[in-house]
Amino acid sequence: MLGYIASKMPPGRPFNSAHTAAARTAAIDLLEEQGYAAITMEAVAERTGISKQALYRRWKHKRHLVVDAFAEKADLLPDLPDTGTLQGDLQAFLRATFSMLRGTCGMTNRVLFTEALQDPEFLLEFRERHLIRRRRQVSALLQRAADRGECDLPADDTLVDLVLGPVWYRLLLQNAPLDEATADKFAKYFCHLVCSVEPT
Amino acid sequence: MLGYIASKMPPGRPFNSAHTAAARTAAIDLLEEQGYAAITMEAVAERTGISKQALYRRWKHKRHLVVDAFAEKADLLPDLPDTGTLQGDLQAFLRATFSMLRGTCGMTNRVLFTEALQDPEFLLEFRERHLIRRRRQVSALLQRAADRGECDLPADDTLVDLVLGPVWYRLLLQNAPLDEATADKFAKYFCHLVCSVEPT
Amino acid sequence: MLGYIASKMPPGRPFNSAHTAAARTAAIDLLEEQGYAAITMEAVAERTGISKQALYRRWKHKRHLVVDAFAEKADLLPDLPDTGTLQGDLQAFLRATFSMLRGTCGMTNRVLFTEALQDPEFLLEFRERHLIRRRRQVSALLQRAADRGECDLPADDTLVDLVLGPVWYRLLLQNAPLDEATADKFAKYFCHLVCSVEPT
Amino acid sequence: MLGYIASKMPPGRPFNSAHTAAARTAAIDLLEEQGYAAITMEAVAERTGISKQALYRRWKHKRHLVVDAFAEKADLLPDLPDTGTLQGDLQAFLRATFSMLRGTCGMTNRVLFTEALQDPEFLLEFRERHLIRRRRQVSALLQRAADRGECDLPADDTLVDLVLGPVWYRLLLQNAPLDEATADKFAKYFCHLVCSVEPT
DNA sequence: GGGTAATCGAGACGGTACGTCTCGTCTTCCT
DNA sequence: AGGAAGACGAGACGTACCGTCTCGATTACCC
Repeated sequence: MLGYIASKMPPGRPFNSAHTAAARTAAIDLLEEQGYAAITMEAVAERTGISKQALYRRWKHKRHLVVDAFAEKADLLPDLPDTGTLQGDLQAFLRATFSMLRGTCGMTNRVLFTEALQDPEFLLEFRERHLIRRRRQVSALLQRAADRGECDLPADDTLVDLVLGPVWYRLLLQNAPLDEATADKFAKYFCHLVCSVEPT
Repeated sequence: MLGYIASKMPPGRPFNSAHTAAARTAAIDLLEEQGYAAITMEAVAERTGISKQALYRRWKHKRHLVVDAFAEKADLLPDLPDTGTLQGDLQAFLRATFSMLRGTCGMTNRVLFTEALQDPEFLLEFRERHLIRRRRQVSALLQRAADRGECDLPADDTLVDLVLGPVWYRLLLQNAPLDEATADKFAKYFCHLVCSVEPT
Repeated sequence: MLGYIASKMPPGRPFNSAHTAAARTAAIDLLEEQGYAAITMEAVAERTGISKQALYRRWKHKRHLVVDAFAEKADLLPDLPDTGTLQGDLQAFLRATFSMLRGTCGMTNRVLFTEALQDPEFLLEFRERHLIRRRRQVSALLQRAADRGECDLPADDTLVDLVLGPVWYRLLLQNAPLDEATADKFAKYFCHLVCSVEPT
Repeated sequence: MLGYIASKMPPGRPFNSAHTAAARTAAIDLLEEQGYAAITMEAVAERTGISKQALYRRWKHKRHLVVDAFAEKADLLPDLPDTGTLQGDLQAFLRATFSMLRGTCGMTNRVLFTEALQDPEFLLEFRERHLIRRRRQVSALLQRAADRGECDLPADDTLVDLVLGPVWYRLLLQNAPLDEATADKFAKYFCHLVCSVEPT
C-alpha cells in the first residue's frame, strides 16, 4: 500500500509550490506597501521573479490571484469557548473577532469585499466560502444558547445578519473603532435582542 | 449697474448644463446596462457626444464623475412619519428604506461603496456627505423615542450602527431579500434591543 | 483661395509627422544593427520614445509598419536614359538597378520579400504597390525598343518576368554578385532574347 | 553474428519513427490548412499527440523541423529526356518542372525559401543541398546542347540563373501561372537567348 | 531478470513580444 | 473663448510561442 499516496499525482511537472506562496505573499505585500491599486500581475511577476505566464497558469485572472492570496488570511476564525451564557459567548466571540479585524485580517477582508463588489461571480464564492464560516460560528453560538433555553431561534438567519451586519459596517466604513469596549457593548445589546425573540 | 447680478459669473463661456446632466445619466445607464466595469470616461464621452476634455473640465477624475453621478440618486431618503411608537417609526423607516434600496438606489449605493473602498479619500467624503444623512434619520428617530421615555440612549452612535449595519450587510452581500417582512422583523428586534439599553 | 488646401484636414489632433518618420527610421536602423528579428514594436517604441499605442494608431499591425518603413527605401528607381538602343537602355537600367541593390535597398527588398512570403495579403500589396513600378520601367524600355522597330512584344508580361526574374533570383539567393559585369552580360543576353521574339 | 547490424544502436529506448513521420506530416498539413504562420511547434505537438520535448529531441529548433519536413517533398526533379534539340530539352524540362511546382512541391519550395531568407546559415544549405540539384539539371541540358554544337557556354553559371530566375520569380510572387503555354514560351525564348551566346 | 539509459506524455517554467485597453493630458480646428 | 475630435505617454491587461526543465512511466538493450 505504498504507492497509493502518490498515485493521485497528476501527470506533468507539478507546480512549484514555493511560487504559489511567493505570489500570494507578494500580492499582500504590495497592498500593504502601496495600496490596493498597486496589486498588479506585472508587479507580482517582477517582484517574485515568476513569469506572468506562470501566474496566469495558476490563476485565470488577476482577481483570482487576489482573492486566493487574501482568502487564507481572511479566514482566521476565533475559537468558540463555551462560557456557559450567551452573553459570555458573544463577548468572547466579538472580542476575538474584533482583535483579528484590527490586524491584517481586517485589511484583507476589506480587499476581498472590494473584489466581491466588482465581480458578482466572486461575490457568490466569497459568501459561500468565507463569510459563511463566520456565520456558522454565530449560528452555533446561538444554537447553544437555544439548547440551554436562553432564547428561541427564528426559522431563518436573520439573527446572524443582525450580529455580523454591524461588525462589517464598522470594518468597511471605518467610522468607529473595533475595540474591546465596543465588543462588550455589542455583546450586551445582542444578548438582549436575541433573548427577546419569539418563535415565528 | 448692469453687471452686478451676473458679477459672480466667471469669465468665459459657461458650462453647458445639459452636458453635465447627460454625462451623469450616461454613467448611470452604463452601470445598469453593462455593469460596473463598463463605466468608463471613454464610454461616457462616446455615448453622450461630449468630448473627453469637456468631461475632465468638469470632473477632475473618473471617480469624481462617478460619485457625482450617483450621489443624487443615492441620497433619496424616506420621510419620517411620527407613528407614536419606536417600533412603528422603525418599521416605517425600514420599510421605506428597503423599498428604495430594492430599486436603482440600491445599486447606486453599492457602486458608491465600491468606489469608497478603493479610495480612502472618497470614503471619508462618502461617509460625511451621504451616509451621515441616513444615520441622522435613525438618530432622530431614536431621540424621539428617548424623549417619549421609551428608551435610554448611549453616549455614542452605537445604536445607529446596530440598526444600519445589517441593512448595508444585506444590501452589499445580497444574501437575503430586503422585503417588507424583513423590515418588520428588523424593526421588532431593534425595538427590543433599543429598549433594553441602559445608560452608560 | 487660401483655405482649400487645408480644408480637407480631418478634425482632431493630427498625427505628429516627426513620430511617423522616427518610427520608420527606427525600424530600418534596427534591421541594420541587429537583424530582422530585432524589428519589434516594443523596440521601436522604446527607441523612439513613442508609445506603443501611438504606433498601433498609425499601423494596424507590426507588418504594416515594416512594410511602410521599407517601402520608401525599396522604391528607389533608376532613371531611364534613352540611349537609342535596347541594349544600351537595358545596360543602363541594369547597372543602375544592381548598384542600388548592392546597397541598403537590396537588404530592404529582401526584408519585404520575406514578409510577403509569410503574408498572402501583403504579397498582393507588395506586388501591386512596389514591384509593379520596376516592372513598368522594364515595360517602358521594351516599348521604346518596339517603337523603334528593334523588336516585337508579346501580348503578356512574359518578357518582364524574364528580365527581372534573374535579378531577384540573385538578390534573394545571393549566389552571385550583382556587379557591373553581370549587368552588362544580362543586358546583352536579354537584348538577343528580346529581339528574337516573334509576335504571338 | 546476429547483432552486428543492430550493433550500432545506441543504448536506451529508441525514437519512435512513426512520430518522426507524423510530425513532418503535421507541419505540412498545417501549412496547407492554415498557412505558414500556423506552423508551430505547439500546434504540431497537439495535432500529433507528440510532446514538445519529443519534438525538440529530434529537431533542435523549429526551423530544423520545418526544413526537414519540407525538404523531402521539395526535391522532386524531372527526368531529362534527350529530345535531340535544346529547345525540345528545355521545353520538356520546363513543362515537367512547372507541373511539379503547381502541386505541393511548389508550396513546399516557397516555405523553404521563406526559411532561407530568415536564416543565412540555412540559405547556404538550401542552395547547396536543394537548389543546386535543379541548377545541375539545367547545366547538363546546356552542356548537351553545347556538345551538339548548338551553342557556346559562358565560363560561369549566368545562363542557369537566366533560366531558373524567372521560374522562381513566378513561383514566389505568384503573379502569373506556371502553365504549359508559359513553359513553351520560356523554352523558345531561352533557346534563342542561349544560342546567341558568344564565348567570353 | 535486473540494471542502465534513453525514450515517452504532460505540463510548468522564464522570456519576450504581441495587440488591446483605459487613464488623464495635450493639440488641432471649428464655431 | 468653448467644444469635438482625437493623438499622446504611461502602463496593465491577457495571450501566444519559443525552447528548457521536471515529473513519473515506459521501453529497449545489456549483463
